[in-house]
Amino acid sequence: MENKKQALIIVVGPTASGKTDLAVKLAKALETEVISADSRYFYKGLNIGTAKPTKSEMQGVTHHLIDCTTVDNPWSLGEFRTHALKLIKEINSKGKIPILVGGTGQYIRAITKNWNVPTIESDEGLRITLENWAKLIGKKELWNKLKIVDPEAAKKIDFRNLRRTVRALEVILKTGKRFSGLRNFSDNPLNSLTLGISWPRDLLYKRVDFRIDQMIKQGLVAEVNDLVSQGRDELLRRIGIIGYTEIIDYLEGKLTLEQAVKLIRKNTRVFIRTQSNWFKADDPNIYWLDGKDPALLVKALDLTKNYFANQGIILGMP
RNA sequence: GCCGAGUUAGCUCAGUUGGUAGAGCAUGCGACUGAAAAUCGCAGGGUCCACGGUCCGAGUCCGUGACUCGGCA
Repeated sequence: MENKKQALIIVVGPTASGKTDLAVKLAKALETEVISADSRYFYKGLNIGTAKPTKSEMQGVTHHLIDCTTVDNPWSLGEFRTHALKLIKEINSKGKIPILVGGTGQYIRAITKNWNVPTIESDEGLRITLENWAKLIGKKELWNKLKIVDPEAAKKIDFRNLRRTVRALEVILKTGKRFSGLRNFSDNPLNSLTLGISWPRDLLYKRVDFRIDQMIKQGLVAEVNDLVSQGRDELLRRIGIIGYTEIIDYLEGKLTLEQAVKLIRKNTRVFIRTQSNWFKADDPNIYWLDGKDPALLVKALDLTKNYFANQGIILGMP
């Protein structure tokens, strides 16, 4: 690696767009490794419902940051960032450019915008206390408390967004420092190429509906049942994972299976829309590729080789 | 054929004693310095089945027709 900057290939796109497949094929062609930027692939035991790539789908390509923890010990963005940066460095030092692939926009941005993340562990007890306090005095009042101790942070947080108010207060109470003071970011410190996979919405929705039916056939209910019987249902609910909370409701008799599946479809569609806020069609830093294009892989490979060749970096075998 | 109920947004439906229409879902857009598959905000969209009548004014009242769903033959 001649270039002193760390180099990285990034693959983004909404759920069910074919990121995993493209990343594996790119990795094989370029003889490199994959780093997952998917916040739900971290957890052991969440396989079917998260559409985690299987061993055979990985086709022998080394994948990092998959099954690296359990729901009892949720990873934060900070932990992801620390590990991802370390892996990028390691793989670069082997003369390879890793492929960062995932649908968690915030995580991708934390890498490309070099967010500096304070490593403050979450405190579930404190969070619950703050949430209960908000129930008593109201979201707005809790936000007003934040405004007193950290007006800068309050200014950037919608008072209706309780979750962010709670997080800001949590950080302040745990560190004694202002939340707003712990924030900083910089320009992209990496030499990175971002590939995006795009689909017309209606087609993507059809792919998602099909995939959800497949998940049910592959035994999503049994997978969730296992987690529930291990007493993990409350943890799963607090993390909030599409496909799991709905099936828990089914197992608890709050929904029929049909209602649960319908709700999974709905929630996945909403997810696709909010996901698109992180990967926009007019983002000049993303090279968008048509997901339906049979030549997707060839085009992605050409783009990648050309991009790095312009900087004197030759990828793959001649 | 007769009797009843209905026809309003893409879907399911509200709509007061007549004053040119609302909700939920869906759809689209957006925020987000870190719990993010989370949390939250905004918007577009209607020949009110058709035609005629009454009225200053009809989604609303009257008539005729079309279609849908029940019940009876």
